Amino acid sequence: MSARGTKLEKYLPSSESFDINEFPFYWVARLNALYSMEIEKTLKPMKMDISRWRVAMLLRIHGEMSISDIAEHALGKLPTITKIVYRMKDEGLVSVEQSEADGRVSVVCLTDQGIENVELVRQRTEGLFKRAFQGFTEPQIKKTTQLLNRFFDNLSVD
Amino acid sequence: MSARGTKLEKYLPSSESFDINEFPFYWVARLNALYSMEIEKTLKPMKMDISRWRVAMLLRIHGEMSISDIAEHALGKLPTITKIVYRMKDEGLVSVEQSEADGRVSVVCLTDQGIENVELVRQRTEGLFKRAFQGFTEPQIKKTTQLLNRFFDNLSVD
DNA sequence: GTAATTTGGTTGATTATTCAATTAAATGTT
DNA sequence: AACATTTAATTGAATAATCAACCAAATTAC
Repeated sequence: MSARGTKLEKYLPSSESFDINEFPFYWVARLNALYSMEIEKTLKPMKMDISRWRVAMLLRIHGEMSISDIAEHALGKLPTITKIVYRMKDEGLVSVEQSEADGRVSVVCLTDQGIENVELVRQRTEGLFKRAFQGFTEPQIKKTTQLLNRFFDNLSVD
Repeated sequence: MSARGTKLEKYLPSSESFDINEFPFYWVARLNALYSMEIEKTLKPMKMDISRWRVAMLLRIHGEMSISDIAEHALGKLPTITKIVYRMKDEGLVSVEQSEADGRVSVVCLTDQGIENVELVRQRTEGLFKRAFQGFTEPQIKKTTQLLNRFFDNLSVD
């Protein structure tokens, strides 16, 4: 086995020397879970959850999106996103309309109430984010997203 | 506002200069989702899913655990973990017994079949992990877990 | 121009997660 | 020792996510 292979062996769950505490994906999962739980604490009093919030944030940034655009960015299954969107529609947070250009696509857009809602969540979560970034320098944060991106790209190649 | 505050502003969703593509938690969520989807592809043919697998991996490492031990490590809600464990028990993957030392706790343990199953999954996911770590050096992986750990700690302080 | 295929989305049935309430054992208090 | 509190786990009801099957519009092939 190559020198590189030997060194990296402990990161393979099938290896004898595997150590879960050194395993990046264990921490990705844990961090994501903790982050989600903290966000939900903030969202709960306003009858929101993290699924809705992710959709709302994407719409705030991109203006209007099709259901599959949202599914792609939020990495969710199509039926899941469809149902979240229609839940949000029932709650008055988004509008859903058939596209003029392509009769198959549903164009989703935040309503005024939806925009208002996003701003409110943003304000209320600010403290949480400041806490999360405590002690980090700008290059360190950049480095983090860069490393995560590389893992993401590696897993993206089919 | 402080010099640090100004530099880090673009990482706050409430800020004008916020850029979601630079936002670490967006990538944590995306990477976790992509990773989960890829793992599930492998697990599906053997009637497993990522929840069961996480529990199985933890048990493989720790030997035996209480339900709340599992909940803590997997960062899941107690009722959720309880139900996953009993699902796995019905499938013959784990045993559940009342603790001798403390009558409240349920001690969960992999069965022989459960152990066999974990080994099989480990083999089948090996390629996926090799792909994920493609192009990474050992220090880079270490750096990744270290950075994720710091975010985790920041969010852990209640 | 018609048939076949692909793409985008929706729906119903199934499965999983979460909340709220409950039980039971252990610990603490007086 | 009796009572209150905390901890560990479980259950039923409600909510959400996923799979499979489906429909309809658009694109491609012939």
